[in-house]
Order: sequence, then C-alpha cells, then structure tokens
Amino acid sequence: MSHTLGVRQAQKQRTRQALLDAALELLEEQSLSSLGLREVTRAVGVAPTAFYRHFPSTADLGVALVEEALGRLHPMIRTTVTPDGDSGERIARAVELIEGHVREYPSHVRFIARERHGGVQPVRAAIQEQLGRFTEEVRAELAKDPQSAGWHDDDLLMLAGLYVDQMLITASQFLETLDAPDGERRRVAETATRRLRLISVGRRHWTAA
Amino acid sequence: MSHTLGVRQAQKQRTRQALLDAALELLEEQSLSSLGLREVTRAVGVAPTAFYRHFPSTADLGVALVEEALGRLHPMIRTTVTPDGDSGERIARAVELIEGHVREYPSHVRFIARERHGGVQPVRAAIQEQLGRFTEEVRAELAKDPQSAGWHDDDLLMLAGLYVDQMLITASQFLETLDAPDGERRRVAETATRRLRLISVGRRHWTAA
DNA sequence: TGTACATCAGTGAACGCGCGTTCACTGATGTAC
DNA sequence: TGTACATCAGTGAACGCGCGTTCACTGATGTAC
Repeated sequence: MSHTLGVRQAQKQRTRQALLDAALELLEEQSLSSLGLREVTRAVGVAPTAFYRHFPSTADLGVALVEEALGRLHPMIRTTVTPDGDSGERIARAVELIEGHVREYPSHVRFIARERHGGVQPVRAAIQEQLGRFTEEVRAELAKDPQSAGWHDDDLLMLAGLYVDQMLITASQFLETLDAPDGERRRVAETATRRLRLISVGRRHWTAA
Repeated sequence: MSHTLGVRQAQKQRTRQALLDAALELLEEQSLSSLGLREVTRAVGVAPTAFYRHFPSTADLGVALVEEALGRLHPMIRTTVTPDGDSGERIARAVELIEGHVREYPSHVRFIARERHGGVQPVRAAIQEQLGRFTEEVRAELAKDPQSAGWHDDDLLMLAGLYVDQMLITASQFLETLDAPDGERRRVAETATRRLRLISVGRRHWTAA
C-alpha cells in the first residue's frame, strides 16, 4: 500500500480539508442550516465556485463533518465500556476520557450536539446512524461482561443506549465549562460520575422481568 | 381583574401570536439561526416592517417561543415526579404524559430539542434557564419522597437532572415516531420505561457516599 | 354625546448587500507513446 | 527523456433574488374635555 497520492490529488485533499476546517470553525457560532458556501470559501481563500469541486452543497459538507467527528471514535467507545477494573475505576476512566476528548475536539463535539437535532435532515440521519452503531458496539461490549449474565438482549440494548446518551450529555456539559473556572468543570465531572454510579447500582440490582 | 384589552391591544396580541405560530411552523424544517424575518411576515400576511412592532429580531422571537414552549410546563413537571402510587405506576404515568405532550405540541418539543444546543445564544440561555428551574422543581419534589431519606442534596440534584434529561431524550425519541407505525412508538415507550425502571432500581439501592 | 387631538400597529417604497449557481476559462498535473 | 494531448482543481465575471433595515406615511383606535 505504498500508493502515494499524485500532486494534484494531494492538493485537492488539502483544499477539501481546509473547507472542512473553516466550516467547523464558522459553526462554532451558528447552525449548519445558516452556513453559507461563500462564507466557507472566503475563510479558506478560494473562489466560491471551488466549493463545488468538493461538495454539492453545505449539507454534504455537514455529512462529511459527521464522519470526521464520529467515524474515528469507535475504538475509543469500545475501550470506555470494556469491563476492566472495578466499577469505580471504569467510571472514573470514562469521565476522564470524555473530558479529554472535549478538550481536544471541542468544535467537533459542539457540532454533533448542535446538529443532532438540527435543521438539516441528511446530517441528522448521519449522526443518528453513527450513534446507532455506537449503541450496538456498547451492547456487544456489555454482553461480554460477566455482570450481564442472564440479561435479555433488549435490556442490554436499553442500557447501551442509556450509556451513549449519557456520554453525549456529559460531553456537552463539559463543553459549556471550557471557558469557565476549573471549579465548574470539576462539578460537571462529579455529577457525571454520580450519574454513572447510580446507573451502575441499578445495573447491579437489575432483575430481568 | 375584569380588565379587558382595548381593541388595538387585542389586535396587536393576535398579530404577535400569528408571528409566533408561523415561525414555529417554519422551524419544523430549519434552525432559528437561518429563519428570516421576511419568511415569517410573509407566512402571516403582514408587511416585513410589522415584525419590528413585536420583536427586535428573530432571536427575541425565539426567546418568546421558549417561554411559550416551556413556561407553562412547570405544573406538569411537578405532577410527573410526585410520589403517588408505586414505582411502576409512576413510571408508566410519566411515559404516557411525555408521549401525550409530544403528540399535542410536537413543534414546541422539536423547537426545544433543536435550539437547546442551537446557534442562537440568547435562546440557548433561555432554554437552559427553564431546564434549570425544572431540575430544581424535580429536586424539591424528590426531597418530599420518604425514599429520599438520608440523601445528600447534591445527590438529589444529580437524580433530578438525570430525570429531566431523560424526559427530553424520551420526548425527542417520541417525536421521531410521529409519522412512523405504532410499533415504533411502543418500542420507544418500552425502552423509556425500562430506562426509568433501571434508574429507579439504582435509586432504591443508592447509598450516600 | 360630540369634537379635536394623540397614539401607534401596520404599510410600502427604497436601499445596499451577500447569497447560490452558471459558465467559459486557465494552466498545472497526468498520461500515452 | 521528450513531446503532444487529456484531465481537472480552481478562477472570475455575471445573473437574478431575497435579505434586513430605514423612513415617512396612514388611518383606526384611544383619550381629554
């Protein structure tokens, strides 16, 4: 696989990435449904018409951003739920992992939180699809846990969905503390930890109906 | 208080409400940050300039919509969490109440889900403020429950937040089933019920740290 | 009850502006021989 | 290695259009006497 891209292809990729980066930054302060193609190309420094060489519309760019934001997150999701260490350790690890991810990719997290219920249907669909895959992966990981012995598959899926939703909620709460004093961030981490602990207690005492 | 509005005031109120209604409908398929003032006035059938007699900008109209969507929901929230009947009954009642509300006010629910993380800061702030009040009210209601004996106030607030977030998640899931076959709606109700049941189990076995 | 004046919700023309999209183009890169 | 042609990412002018905002206005409603 030593297939090097030609100069032309490489340059095209670079422009495409510049468009994605510029759009993501502009989306810090507006929704995709109000993002203009000319805004994006202006920010990159190319002609408006260059946009069409990469995306048919801003909606398609949005779908590409979903891929960028969530596509590479699957391995991390697995690790988060993997049944290593005791419950308290796992919870602490998960919360730290979420906090770290929000610190590293705040714009991606904001974009997903914003467009999950946003005004652009194909983007909502793309996000929903990725989150559905996350949920399925978490379910598969939970199934390996000896604690899940005797659980119905429905209940595992319910629990997996609960975890995925909590991850998103926690991420979006961390997002709001990025420009806030450390105390607020610790409070969010603390509350997220307690929520997961309560879910964990419920899980331990769950009895299949 | 038999203070009747003058004809002029009454007419103004009617136009204002027509603007709100038209905006809400337009927001079914786009975000507030892309909603145009002219779109709204066109839908109502008044001149664009009439908009300014009621709102300085679409952002302010958005804040008014938050008030309309969430302001009158406080009594209902209380009822949902009130400790009457056994746990199973309370959960069933809560899920039905949410489903009924989504059926009755789908546009309001969509608006809140969409703009909670949307691109218009004052609207986000207004939603956050209302949800914060909900959480506090749920906490107060939970505190009355004998089951909460010995609970730290922090933990009650954590639990209240968990409930409020679950309500929103469940509402937005019901929203997606409005045009779907009944089976999907029942599946959402079923999963929401199980989630609440798991939280309820966790609550029952919770031990203050 | 009638009159004279004040208020103000809604009007309509006008403005400058940025939008998305089309089109024919250019010139560097790629390819065939 | 060199040449002749094909490809195609990015250009720049042009278009028609709807936008938010301003302004002076109108005429029904409200108020004072």
